[in-house]
Amino acid sequence: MNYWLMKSEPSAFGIDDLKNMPKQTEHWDGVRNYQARNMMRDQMKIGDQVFFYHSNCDVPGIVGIMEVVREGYPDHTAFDPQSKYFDPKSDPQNPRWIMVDIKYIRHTRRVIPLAELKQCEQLENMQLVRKGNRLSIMPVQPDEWNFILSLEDNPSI
DNA sequence: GCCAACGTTGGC
DNA sequence: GCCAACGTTGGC
Repeated sequence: MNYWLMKSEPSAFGIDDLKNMPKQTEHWDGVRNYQARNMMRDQMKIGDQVFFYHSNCDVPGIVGIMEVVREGYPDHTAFDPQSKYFDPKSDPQNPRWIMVDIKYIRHTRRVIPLAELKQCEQLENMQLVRKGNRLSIMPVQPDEWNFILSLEDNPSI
């Protein structure tokens, strides 16, 4: 099983929005970055565990846990001229963009802020805390995953 | 293939 | 609101 982290701006789609979806499940559409797409297309498997990360907000950080419930398939918003994610170069016969389905598992017992993660030397190699990181989907190493979970009830700062 | 210009992300 | 970092575009 693999571990991941996926970012979303809570003003657009936050963890409470996911929790309130029918079946607490939603497709993760709108990813328009090839690296992130390739991970969804090639590596994300049913049962993989995912941190939900809130970006571009008052306290950026990890807010919950989700699970992959459907593996990569075409992102239909790319074909919809009304969608803000419309991409005229994505052909339904040869889709350029991919999404997965994600299910809400739980909130973390507290928000684990980026500022705290940055201070943990156990996480110094994590892509998330690297300067200039802009990837909206990234892998998390098992030891990083477990360490972050250990912070839930045991703040490091 | 190079690279400048531009647009976006996202922390602060 | 600012701006650094990064990806993409397009002229050459």
